[in-house]
Amino acid sequence: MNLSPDLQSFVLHFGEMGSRWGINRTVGQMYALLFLSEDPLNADQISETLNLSRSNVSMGLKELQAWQLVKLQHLPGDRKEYFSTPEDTLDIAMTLIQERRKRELDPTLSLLRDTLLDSQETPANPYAYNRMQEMCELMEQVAKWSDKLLQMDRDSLQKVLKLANVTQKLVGLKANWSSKANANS
Amino acid sequence: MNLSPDLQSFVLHFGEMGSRWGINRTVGQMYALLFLSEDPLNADQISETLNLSRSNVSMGLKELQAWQLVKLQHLPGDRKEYFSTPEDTLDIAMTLIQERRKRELDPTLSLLRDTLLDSQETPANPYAYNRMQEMCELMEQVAKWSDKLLQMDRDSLQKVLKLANVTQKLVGLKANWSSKANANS
DNA sequence: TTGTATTTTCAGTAATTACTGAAATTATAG
DNA sequence: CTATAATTTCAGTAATTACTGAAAATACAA
Repeated sequence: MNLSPDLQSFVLHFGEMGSRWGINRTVGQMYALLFLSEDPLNADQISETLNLSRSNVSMGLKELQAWQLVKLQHLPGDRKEYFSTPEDTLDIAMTLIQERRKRELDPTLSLLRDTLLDSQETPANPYAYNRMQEMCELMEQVAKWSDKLLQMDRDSLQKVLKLANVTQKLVGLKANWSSKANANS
Repeated sequence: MNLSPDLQSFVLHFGEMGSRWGINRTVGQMYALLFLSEDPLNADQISETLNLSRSNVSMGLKELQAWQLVKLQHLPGDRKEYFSTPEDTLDIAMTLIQERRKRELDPTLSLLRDTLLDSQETPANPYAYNRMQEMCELMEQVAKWSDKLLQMDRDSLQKVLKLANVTQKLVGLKANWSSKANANS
């Protein structure tokens, strides 16, 4: 299969960005290719189009599956495995949030909780423990936020995104309403 | 300088997480150490505490400065450079959002805009271009969202975070309010 | 079953990234 | 200025990560 220059550069760009996104170059390319492809692709097609070894494609697809970023399907009358990305880009974004939270937030949150629990009484280094406490609280809040996001249905999400500018006004309202309860910090 | 077991494991954990966060192990450790330290530290102290070469610390501090995650200061009567992290964890979180957006979103957004602009008329592969269009729109919305976040003052941010559970209700309200205007898509 | 198509594993190697020590540069006190 | 303290640079090396091809495992049609 052959890619037009525009698609080619999109695929290559995703490859380069891959490392920043926590996947490697070839996995990034593979994802981009699948994202742009109307029809599901099998490993050989990917391997051929991107000039990657078949085994590399196999490993890359495993990783994309671990990220839940691609789905596997079989085409009637063909025993090869075919892969595709969700049609709805919002779904993709939600998966990304979920998976990145799992990889980038949860392990640290878990360590912090354990550390802070095990040291209930006044610790040797109050400053450091207070610091960890603050980080823990912030991460808990972010985690709670992302839980809420992930629970939302598609339409609510669309609205949260589209009405970003409104949020600020709503927060302003809230500020008036709860200004007395927040005189601490 | 010597770290207690808890602080030690926090520092080591940050080191391991570093690679997932787009920094390397030693930079992660350096950041953790600075985060937990009440007083600013100089490069020699970091180097000694973490058993890293002085040159490695120098490079690491440069990277942390590029991320705007540490600030440099001089102590009176000492010509060494001292580094510390912001006291407010919310500030830190905002910086992180800003810097990650710059590194992980903006380059792709820019490529997509250019590609889509250069191909105004109906392209050879309508599906792929439509796909890019969708990704571009989503990324624009996320970018706009993060702009709004970054413009907010500290207190509003606190509220946005703390009232995550309320947001859903507000969206529900919005849904009623604008349900007729959103019959598209 | 058996044979064949397909995928996966994995040891070896290539490529990339991280780290170090020595030398060069910069900053500043005297 | 000069001397010294401090930081940075960078070439060389170490460590890690990515990739390949061959062999093993799996899936499935006949």
